[in-house]
Amino acid sequence: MDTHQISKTYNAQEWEDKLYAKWEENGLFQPDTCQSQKRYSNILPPPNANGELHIGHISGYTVMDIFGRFERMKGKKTLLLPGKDHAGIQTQVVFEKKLRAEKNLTRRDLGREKFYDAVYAFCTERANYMRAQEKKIGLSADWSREKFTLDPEVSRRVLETFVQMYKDGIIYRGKRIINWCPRCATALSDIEVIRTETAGKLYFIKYPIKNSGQFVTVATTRPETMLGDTAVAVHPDDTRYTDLIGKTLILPLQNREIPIIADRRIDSTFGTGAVKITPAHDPLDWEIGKDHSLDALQVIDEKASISSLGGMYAGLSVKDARKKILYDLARLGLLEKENDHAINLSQCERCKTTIEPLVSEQWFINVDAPKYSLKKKSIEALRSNAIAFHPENMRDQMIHWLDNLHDWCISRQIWWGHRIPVWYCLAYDKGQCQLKCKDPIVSVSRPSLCPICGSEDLKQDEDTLDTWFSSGQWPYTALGYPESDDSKIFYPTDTMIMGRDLLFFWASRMLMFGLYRTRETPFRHLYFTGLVRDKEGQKMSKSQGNGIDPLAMIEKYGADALRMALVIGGTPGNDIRMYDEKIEAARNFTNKLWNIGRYVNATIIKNQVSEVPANPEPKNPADHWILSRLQEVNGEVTRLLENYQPSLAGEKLRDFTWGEFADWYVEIHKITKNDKVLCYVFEILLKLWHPFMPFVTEAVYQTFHPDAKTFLMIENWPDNLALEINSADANRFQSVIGIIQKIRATRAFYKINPTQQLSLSIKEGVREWTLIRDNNEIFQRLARVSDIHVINLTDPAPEKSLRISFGVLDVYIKLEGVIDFKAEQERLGKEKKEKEKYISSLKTKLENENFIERAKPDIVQAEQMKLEEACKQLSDLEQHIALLR
RNA sequence: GGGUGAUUAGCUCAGUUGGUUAGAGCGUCACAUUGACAUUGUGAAGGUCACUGGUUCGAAUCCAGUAUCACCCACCA
Repeated sequence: MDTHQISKTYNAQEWEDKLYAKWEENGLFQPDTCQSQKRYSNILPPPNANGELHIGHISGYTVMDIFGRFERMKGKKTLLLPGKDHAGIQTQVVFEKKLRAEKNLTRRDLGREKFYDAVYAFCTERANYMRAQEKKIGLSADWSREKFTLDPEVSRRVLETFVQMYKDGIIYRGKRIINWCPRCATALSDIEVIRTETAGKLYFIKYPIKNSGQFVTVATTRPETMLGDTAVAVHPDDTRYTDLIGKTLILPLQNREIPIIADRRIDSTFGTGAVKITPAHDPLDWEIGKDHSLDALQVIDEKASISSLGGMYAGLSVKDARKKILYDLARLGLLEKENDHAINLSQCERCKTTIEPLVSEQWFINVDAPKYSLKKKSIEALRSNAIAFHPENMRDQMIHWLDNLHDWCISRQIWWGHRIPVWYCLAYDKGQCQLKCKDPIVSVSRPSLCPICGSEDLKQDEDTLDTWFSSGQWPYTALGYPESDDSKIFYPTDTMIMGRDLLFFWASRMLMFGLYRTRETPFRHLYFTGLVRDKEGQKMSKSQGNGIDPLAMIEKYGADALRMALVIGGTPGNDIRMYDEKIEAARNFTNKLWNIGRYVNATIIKNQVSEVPANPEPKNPADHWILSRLQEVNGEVTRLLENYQPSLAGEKLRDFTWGEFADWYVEIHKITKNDKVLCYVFEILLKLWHPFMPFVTEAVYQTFHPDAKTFLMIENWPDNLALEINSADANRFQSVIGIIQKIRATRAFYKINPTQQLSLSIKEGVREWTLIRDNNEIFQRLARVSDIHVINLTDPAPEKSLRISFGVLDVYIKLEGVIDFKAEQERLGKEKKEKEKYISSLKTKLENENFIERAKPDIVQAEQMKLEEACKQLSDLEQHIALLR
C-alpha cells in the first residue's frame, strides 16, 4: 500500500466496523478451529437485557477482552461466552413503567401469559441492541454460543438445581418474616433491600400496667406497628423492670392484654429499655416471638395498609395510620415525648418503595443445611485458596459475608422469571382426595398425575425464582453442564471478571452453586473492576445526567481510545474517573501508533522490504539497544498480563513505544538505517498492543499485509525472543541517549537558539570517548552539533566551554560569547551541593556497620559503586567550576 | 456498631516479594516546523509520599494508632 494512501491521522470510524466484521466472518471468535489442548475459558457476565450498556459494562468488557485476546494469541483454545440476563424484578419494573407510559396498562390488564411474552419480546429487542454495543467495543466473544438466562436449556438446568436442592433438604417452604415491597408486590431477599439513613423520630409511648395506674414507656420509630404488639420485652438483668416481668399491660388503642417478658436480646441502654414486640412486622421481634410463643398478628397488609386486625385503623395507609395513632395517643395522654432520631429507612433496591417486613409463606434456601452446607463448603474453598482473587482482600470480605449469611428467600411474586417447578394437587384442596397429597410435587417438568392420588388436577406454584438463583448458576448453565461437550472442555472456567459491587450478589452465589452442583469452583481467578465515576468522582447516574455514553465516546475517539482510557491507570477493585480529556489522551496515543506505522510503511516501500524478518540482524549500538529493551518489555508485559495487571502492562508498553521506540529509535533510523530492526520491533509491538487496542493494531497490520489473508488477531504472542544482542553495545547506546539529553537540557537552560549549531570537544582516551566519535552523525542531528573535536587526554580542558558529564565521560561544549558564565557557575554550584548531599547520604549508609553486615552483598556493592561514581563526578565538577573562573 | 478502600507533583493516578537521588499522563511555562505524527517534538518548574509512633542496617512500601473522605455490611426497636 502506498504511504500517501494512508491517512495522516488514524480514523477509527473508517476501520472498526469493517475489521470487526472480518474477524467475525472468519470465525476468529470461535474456539472450535483451534486444535490446542490448552484452553482459556471466560463466561462473560450477562448484562440485564432491559436497557443499554453503560460505561461500567464497557470497562468490564475491556478487561475481559484484553485477557481473552492475550490468551488466544498465546495459542489457547479461547472461549469468551456472551449472554444476557432476564433480570427478574428489575426488568418487570422497567417494563411495567413502559406499559403504563405507552399504553396506560398494568400487567394485570394483559394477564400473565401475554405479559410474559411481551417482556420476552422487549428483552430480545434490547439484547439485540446491546449486542451491537458489545461488538462496537471490540469484544471478541463467540456470538454463536450466546445464551439468555431464560433459554429453555439454561432454564432446565436452573430448575434441576432447584429439584436437587429440595431433595437434599436445602430448599424448603416456610412461613417467615420477609422483606415485602408493596409496589412490586413481592418478597425480597435481604440483599435486595437498600438502607438509607433518614431523619426520623423516636416516639415514647406509655403502656398502662393492668390494675395499677402505672405505665411502662416503650420507644419506637414505627408507632403504627403497635397495633400488632403481642408483648413488651425487657432485659432480664434490667433492675428497673425486674419486678414487672410477668405482669400484664393493656395495649392502648387496641385494649388488648399483653405480657411483659424478659429476653437477653434486648439492649437496655436504648430508649427506655422496654421494647414493644411486634412479631409480624419486625425481624428481631419475630425471633423473640417465636421463642416466647407469642402470636404474630399481621396488622399491615401487602399493600402497606392496616389490615382488619388493626381495629378502627383498618384500611388506612401506613402513613395515615401513623398520624392518626399519634394523634389519638396524644389525646389520651399516652404519648410521652418524641425525639429526633436517625433511622435506617429500608427501600426496595429496584423501585425505592419503603419495605414492609411481614410474615409470609415463601421458598427459602437453608444456606447451612445438615446434609450440605452451602456456606461452609464455600468458606472452605475460599480458605484453601481454590480461587485467586484480584485484589486479594476481596476474599476476606466474601468469607465474612458468608459467615453471617442467613437463609435466603428465593421466591418472588412476580411473573417475569423462572417459574418455581412445584405443583400442588388440587384434589386435596377440594376435598376429593382422602390421601395425603398435600405435599408439594417438586419436578423439573409438569407431572401428568399426582403421584399420590393420581389426580390430573394439578396447579403450578405462582411464584418465580429470584434472579440471582439463576445467574448464580451461570458459568455452568451457559455451558450446558453436565452433558455438553463445551462444559467438558471449558468448565471450570479460568477467569471471572465483574464490578466490585457484585461481590455478594453474584460472585458468592456462583461459588455456592458451583460447588454444590459441580463440586468445583466455577472459576480459578476472580477479578474485580472498580466503579467508573465522573470527573468529580461522583457516581454516574441517569437522574444526575453525569453518565458517559460509551457509543458517543467511541464515535468521537474510537473504541481503542476508550479501552485504553478505561484500563490504564486503574487498579483491580478501585474506582476510576472517566472524562473526555483522558480519552482524548488515549486517542492521541492510538494516533501515534498509527503514525509510527506510516513511517515504517514508508520505509518498507522506499527500501522495498517485502517481509518482516524473522531475525532482525542488529548492526549498530542503537539496534542492540532497542532490541534489548524490546526483549525486556516483552517479558515484563507478558508477566504482568499473566499476573492480572493489565494497567501496568499497558503503561510499560506505552512508555516503551512512545518514549523509546518512537522518540529515539525511529529518529535514529532516519540517520542510521536498519530496516530489518525497525520492522521487526514494530511488528512485535503491534502484537503486544493488540489485546489492548485491537482495531488500530489490526488496521496497521492490514496496511502491511494488504493482500494476505492473515490477521494480527490470531498471530502468535511473542514470547522468549531469542535475539542475539550485544549487551555492551546496548548499554553504550543508553549513554548516547543520556548525553544527548544533557546537551539538550543545557541548550534549553541557556536559551540557546535551537538552530544554533554547537561545537563539542572530547578528550581522546577517556573511558567511553568513542561513544561520541562513533555516533558522530547522531549527535549532529539529534543534538545539533556541527563538529566534534578530539583533543589529547593530557591537554587542558578547553576554555570558555561548558562541561557536560555523563557517568565517566566528559563532553565540552564551546560556548564562547554565547552564555553568561556567572550563571553557569551558579548552576554548577547548585549541582555541586546536591551531589555533596547525595554523597554524604551514601557515606552514612556505607559507614553503618549494620548495613554492611545485614544487607545483601549485591546491595552493598551497588551502593559502593554509586558512591565511587558520585565522588568522581564531584571532583570533576569542582575542577570544572575552577576552570570557569 | 463492624468491615473495606483511599490519602504520593496544580489535577487524575502508578509505584506486588522493604534497597531510585520517588514516577507517568494531563495541565503550566519556555522553545521548536528536522523524511510518520501539532491528535507532534525538545526542555523546565513542581512532592518533608495525610499525621504520630513502632519494626528494620534501610519504610511511600511492613505493623499499631489518629485524622479526613468514600463505599459496604448489621435485627439496636
